[in-house]
Amino acid sequence: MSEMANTLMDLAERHLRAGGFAGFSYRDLAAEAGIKSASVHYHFPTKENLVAAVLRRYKGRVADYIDQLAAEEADPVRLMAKAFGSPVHSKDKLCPCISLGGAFSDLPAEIQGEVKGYYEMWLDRMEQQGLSRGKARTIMSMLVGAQLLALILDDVKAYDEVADEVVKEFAAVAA
Amino acid sequence: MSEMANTLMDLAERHLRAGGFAGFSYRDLAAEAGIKSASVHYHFPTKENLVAAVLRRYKGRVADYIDQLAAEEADPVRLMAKAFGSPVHSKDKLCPCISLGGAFSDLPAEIQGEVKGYYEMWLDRMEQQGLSRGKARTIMSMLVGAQLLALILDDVKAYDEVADEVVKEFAAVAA
DNA sequence: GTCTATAATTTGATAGAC
DNA sequence: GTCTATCAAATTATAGAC
Repeated sequence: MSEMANTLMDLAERHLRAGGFAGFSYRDLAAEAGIKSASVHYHFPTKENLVAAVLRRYKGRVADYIDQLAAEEADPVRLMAKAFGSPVHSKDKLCPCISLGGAFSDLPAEIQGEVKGYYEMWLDRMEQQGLSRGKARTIMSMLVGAQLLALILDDVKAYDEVADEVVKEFAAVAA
Repeated sequence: MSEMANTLMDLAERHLRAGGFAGFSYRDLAAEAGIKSASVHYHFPTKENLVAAVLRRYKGRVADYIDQLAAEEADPVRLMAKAFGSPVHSKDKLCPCISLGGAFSDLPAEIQGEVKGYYEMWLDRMEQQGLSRGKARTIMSMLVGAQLLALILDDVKAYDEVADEVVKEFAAVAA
């Protein structure tokens, strides 16, 4: 993976988190990377390719982060509360799978698959950590909704309060 | 409000729920309504006007529905669990304020205000029903997230299970 | 790998006839 | 109120030179 390809993915990810699939153009990326839009097509033939690549990279990163946390945090509920919110605190930015989710039904099939795959990765990992799939889904709902509402209501700490509530209500042993 | 204006708002709302602000064009609406796109501009000068009008109408409808339910359902938690999920069961459709939320940061300011206003209306109403604002926000997070995940994971009953969980965990008296 | 140039399409919006 | 006609801009994408 070339350095420019990585730069373009970084830029695309930032836009995805703010405006979803329709929230940026190849010309936007090109201008920000200091090249021309035709050169972006050299690295990623289509926008669908690019976004799918960004999501695969993102999923891999989060999966690695989960594995890393799992080594020190035995309780999957605390793990979720901690790891799922990490995108929030870069302010104004959603998890790309939440911003894309808003227009899910109109998304290209490959992108839909990547978004769905991200949440399934979470459920699989948490099940593997001993959490029931139903509980994991309930907690994930809470954290997804909290991330979206924190942005809309312009209140980052609202996310943290919900994350605390998650631990209080669902963790095996209270704080 | 003319009949055509209402038809256009119906069509726009359907598109908004599937693809957000960028999920449809004036030509799409025109074709579906059997008129030309220039005529759509007669009813709604700009797309921003149209979407803002759709959201105002939507908020009013939901507010009325809340008031109606409040007459029979004293427990605000049960009320939320019941009313917030109503858009889900028309399958493939999100609450428009969720689908728009995905691209929130890139939305025109007026639309951002309408989306934010919708959630504040909910919080205000629930506070008025005796629920603390913090609890209402936690529950709303859960229901928002559940609605999004039900669509992405293609599992409508997953929403109902989370809604049941909401009642179990937060309602004053268990079912 | 990056460029210029351009194709083909779509978009939101306006002017003016009827 | 709806139409035809059109504009100006933006979009994804490709061909071919360097």
